[in-house]
Amino acid sequence: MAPAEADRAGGEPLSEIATRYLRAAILDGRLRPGARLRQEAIARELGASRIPVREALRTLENEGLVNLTPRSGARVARLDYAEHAELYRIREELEPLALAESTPHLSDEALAHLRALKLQIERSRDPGVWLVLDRQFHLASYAAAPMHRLLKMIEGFWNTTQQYRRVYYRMVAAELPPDDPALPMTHIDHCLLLDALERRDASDASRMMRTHIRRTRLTLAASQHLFDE
Amino acid sequence: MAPAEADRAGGEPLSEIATRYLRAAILDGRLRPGARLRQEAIARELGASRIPVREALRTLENEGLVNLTPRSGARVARLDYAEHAELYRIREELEPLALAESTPHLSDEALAHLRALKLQIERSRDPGVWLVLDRQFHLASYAAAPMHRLLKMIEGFWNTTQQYRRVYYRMVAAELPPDDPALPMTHIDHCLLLDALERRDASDASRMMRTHIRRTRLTLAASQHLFDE
DNA sequence: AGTTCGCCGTTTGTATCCAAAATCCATCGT
DNA sequence: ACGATGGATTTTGGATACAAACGGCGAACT
Repeated sequence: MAPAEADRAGGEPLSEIATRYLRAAILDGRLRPGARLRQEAIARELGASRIPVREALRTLENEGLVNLTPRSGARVARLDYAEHAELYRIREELEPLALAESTPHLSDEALAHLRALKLQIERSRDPGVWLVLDRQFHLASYAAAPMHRLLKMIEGFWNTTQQYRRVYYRMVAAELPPDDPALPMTHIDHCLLLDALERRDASDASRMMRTHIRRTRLTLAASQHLFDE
Repeated sequence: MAPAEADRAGGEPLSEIATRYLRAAILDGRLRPGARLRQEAIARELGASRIPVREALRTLENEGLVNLTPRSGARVARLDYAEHAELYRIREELEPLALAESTPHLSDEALAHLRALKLQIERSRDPGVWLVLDRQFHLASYAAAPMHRLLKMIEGFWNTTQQYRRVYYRMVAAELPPDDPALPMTHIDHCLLLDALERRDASDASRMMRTHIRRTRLTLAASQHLFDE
């Protein structure tokens, strides 16, 4: 009944548990964009009072996952196309930087992990799994960069744009399984990226990353009509 | 006794008033980096309870102005040199983008305002005023960019790096008033920037902005020892 | 004398309670 | 039939109250 009750052991503040609980629910799609978040309901689900929930909502608002209107309530953030394009444009500047700074620090184990992830990604056909793995792959490729703020920001971008990727890849997987160029193209990008990383060629990897994100952004622009609802 | 009591009229949530109150106190230096923020004390200053204060602290934590340790308390964020360098590196990627996107949308009134600010900046000798004006100048130059998230992020960077600029310019103004190259160099950068904006040359302005920030970053690196305390 | 243990005051985290604003629904009017 | 309007209900914002954890100080021990 209280899904996060087990976590209560660690003396961790309820507000952080609530934050993780809600963030997970938003990211894996249980809470749809636009869905209203009633404090009392969430508090009951967690077996807590509204106070920690309110703080969680505020945290998530700052992360961009929730929109909080002063006396009206909280809703799962729904980004229109322009906002998504903006985020992709920002990512286009920051993720190449993260990758360039990460490349020289990537350990052999990290590279092996990336290779393993790439294989898993190519095999997986389930959109949900694909999403999780692709995210892991890219974030892992940045993780060695000694820029904690940058890494946190980038993770935030992946979170707020997750709904977009979900819609997009669900559609891709459902309607045009083997002959859509987007997915194979992504696989090629992954290969090139991994190759550059193994050669420790930071500027090459960085350039490819920029291209990869730009291509994705333009692909999204082409299917813009699908997201406006 | 309650400094923000007048604002209570607008039906604005106390938590937002508390946020603004604390943010202003941190930015103008009344609250020094590392200073402990006791919820009850702040609540008393505002004539409110701790609840809105807690939410304000959480917001400011996400903005990077406050460090919040779960059962220990909140402190004004103190960034070490590496973190500042990281933020400048990020700014180096994002502010040229903001400027490039802003340039074509700058109205004639906005340009006139920028010219006026530039003159004021060159005249002013008080470090506090200089800081405020320089900030206004740059943020105003970005303001026309149709990228709200980006603009908010950039404002956040200026906020979290404010303590650095304060220390730096106070020192410059106090110890080497007329013969330090940094300030005249900044003025030249402003001139070039304004010129590019008036020519509506986005890529030129963008390039200059990158150079401007990079130069600042390297200048800071040279006086790194001053900030380690 | 220095270090460690334990107690006490302080501060945080959370629950409960109250007032005010917003939402929703039914009613009324056109 | 459709839209506006009013009140009842829900829901949020905030205050107060209480329990638990942290931090500092003194005392005892090595």
